[in-house]
Amino acid sequence: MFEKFPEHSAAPTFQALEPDDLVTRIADQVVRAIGDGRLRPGEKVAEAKLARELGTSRAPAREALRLLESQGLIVSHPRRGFFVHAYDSKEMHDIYDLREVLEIHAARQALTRMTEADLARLEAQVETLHRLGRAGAAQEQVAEDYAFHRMLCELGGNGQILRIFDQLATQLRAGIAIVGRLYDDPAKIAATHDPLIEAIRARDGDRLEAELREHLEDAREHVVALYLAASVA
Amino acid sequence: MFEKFPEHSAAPTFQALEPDDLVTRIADQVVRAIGDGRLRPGEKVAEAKLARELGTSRAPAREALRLLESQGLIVSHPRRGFFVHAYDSKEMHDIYDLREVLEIHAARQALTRMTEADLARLEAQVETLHRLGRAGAAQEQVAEDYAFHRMLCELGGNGQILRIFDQLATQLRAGIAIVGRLYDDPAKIAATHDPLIEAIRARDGDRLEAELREHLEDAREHVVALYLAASVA
DNA sequence: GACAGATCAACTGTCGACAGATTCTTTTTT
DNA sequence: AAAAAAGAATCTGTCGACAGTTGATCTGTC
Repeated sequence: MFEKFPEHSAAPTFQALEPDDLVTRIADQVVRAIGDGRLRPGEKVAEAKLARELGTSRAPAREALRLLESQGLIVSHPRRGFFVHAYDSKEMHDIYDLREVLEIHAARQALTRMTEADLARLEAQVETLHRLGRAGAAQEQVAEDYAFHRMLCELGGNGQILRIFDQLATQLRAGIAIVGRLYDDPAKIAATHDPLIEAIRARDGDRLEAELREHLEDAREHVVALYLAASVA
Repeated sequence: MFEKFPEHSAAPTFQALEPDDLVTRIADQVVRAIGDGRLRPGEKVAEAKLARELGTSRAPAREALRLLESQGLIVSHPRRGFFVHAYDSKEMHDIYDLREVLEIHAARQALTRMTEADLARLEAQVETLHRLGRAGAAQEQVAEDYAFHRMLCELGGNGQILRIFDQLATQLRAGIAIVGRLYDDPAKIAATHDPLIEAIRARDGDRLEAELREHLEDAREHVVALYLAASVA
């Protein structure tokens, strides 16, 4: 196993995987690696090396990278390879602008289609956020926070918007992980979801839009500032 | 970031051939085949067969199909292969809803950033539409129509929105080709762009939004109705 | 000591191959 | 004749290989 790695090669960044449905898991590994800093923005991700370290062939590795490219997290230059997308300030803002437009639209649509059961699910989700906040479980909270917003998009009923949201989420997931400090105060994060639930419960579209906009602007500021700080460091 | 041609420099006479052109060209062939009916919605597109017919190996064929999948035109089922996405009425509406949200947002942004030169380019583009309309060149007009709307998105300045627009465009391109009859009256199509230009010239965001909404609703109705008719037939 | 060119290892784009899965066809059973 | 079973053909997921590039390193020059 190890004789495959010549003396001079760097320590492997990745852990080996077992076959079948490799692409998704490879992509996941890469996202994770970007999230926890093993891969830094702008860094090259050679498919050959990636495959070698994961113990697969290049085909699924390449496919995984293309998948992430389609989601914007990776960029490729023909014959030069794949690189972790190094977002600049403007690009981060673009992502959040887009997210705002999509999520607000979806949320307003959701208001008109939502059942009591849907509302209950949303409320339960926010309750989960509070619970994790009290427990100080920042990482789990990130995942559940994402789940809440995705649920909102899903209730909007537009499959294409959900599709795009998921693409953005991949980019955001990596970005947020990079700036893990964003979730300094998990309890507070949970609390920022309460006004959203109230506006939804009141079925007040304008209020929901305003609250959501504020909520997302907050997130945007934190993520952009911290991401750029982390990039420079 | 990719190198872009400076905004105001003349368009190059020849488009540089990317070294890994195979994938793009294969994808293009597939889009075209869907557009002109050689591949019908729901039909299987076997990568092995595709590669064989195009005289390439499976690797680039598979990559092209994955590319189209990321744009929503193709769907895949693990171990079963790739299929032409058979849009139902709701999905068509979803696409147009999304397009409306994105394009209106981009257009409003564009108003605040646009230079006189940009406006002139838009006007020239509409003039081109009229010219092609008078000439009855429906196919070219489709392309230039798309170019106009893309330009609008580009002027909005949000790279992510442009990225998504391009994804949608692939789906629309196939859909519109399928319902080629949409462009029955090219002269009329060109004329529907005039109110947009006027609103832009007046820098009137609300008016632009209203006109754009109407413009897109029109397009939506035609495309949805004709696409479904073509699907059943 | 900086720099243009030569040298070389590593990588990308593409290909053909193989095992196991899936679909299509034919045969058998009820 | 419809349903079930068996068999043949085709396809997908994955792999390793090769040629031509690219980026890095080394070399010799001004």
